[in-house]
Amino acid sequence: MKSVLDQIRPDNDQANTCPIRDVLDRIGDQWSLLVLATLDPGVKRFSQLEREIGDISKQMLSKTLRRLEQDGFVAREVHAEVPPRVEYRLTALGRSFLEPMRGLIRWAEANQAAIVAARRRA
Amino acid sequence: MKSVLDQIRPDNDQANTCPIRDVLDRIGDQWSLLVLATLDPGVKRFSQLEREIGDISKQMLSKTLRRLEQDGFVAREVHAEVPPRVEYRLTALGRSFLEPMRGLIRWAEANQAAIVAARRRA
DNA sequence: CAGAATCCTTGCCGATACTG
DNA sequence: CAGTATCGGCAAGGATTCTG
Repeated sequence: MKSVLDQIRPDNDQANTCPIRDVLDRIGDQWSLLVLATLDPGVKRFSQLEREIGDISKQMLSKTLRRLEQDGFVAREVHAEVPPRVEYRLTALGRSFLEPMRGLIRWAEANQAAIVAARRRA
Repeated sequence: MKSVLDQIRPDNDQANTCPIRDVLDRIGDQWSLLVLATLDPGVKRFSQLEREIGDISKQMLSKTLRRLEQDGFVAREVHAEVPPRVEYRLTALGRSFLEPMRGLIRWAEANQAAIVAARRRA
């Protein structure tokens, strides 16, 4: 069985970036995962995302969405109307990503108490 | 089935932090996951970690280790010798965390090509 | 060897204002 | 409504130095 390490090291070879670090860099930021999760139930408009997330700025929401779109996690659909309406939805890739995430989420829920306890001990 | 959203929103209630965001904030940084992975095979000394990771600075390795220790992912053992020898190893909590991570790693490996392709299209 | 302390650069990100 | 453009504060993190 391959160790976790082999798959995470940044420079196994020179120019090829590590897939996991690549993915984590997208997901590890402050908002990406939250946006993906907010889109999980279905289609949402820009301002709807803004409202539901609450504490995200327009700029970060915009940037986050564009990067998620670029990476193929989210699809963007512009309706030629006035006022403009833009809808966002998860792609198949985006939905498939949330699958393994649920495992991590379950772990986090199950073990947060242990982490908080450890933190308090220290 | 609970949606992913319910478990990720930062403010379901007032003062309680979201477990997933809490965990991701630890793991999402530049080094934590890499350090955990490097410790996966077994016990390692400080300079050994430094060498194996390669592009981490002393300061960041130290900070990362202390935080991982605080949160109960890593155990630190000091041997009273000259020169000093300090060993780090994963705790049970740390090892258990790597379990769900493997799912994410597998996903990243399986789908990085799709992400790169999407990126190139954009 | 294992780290703590210091300095300094970089870029993330929030707030705000502006546009089609 | 759905963004982009600009400014600025602040914190992450690299390089280096110092110590037990």
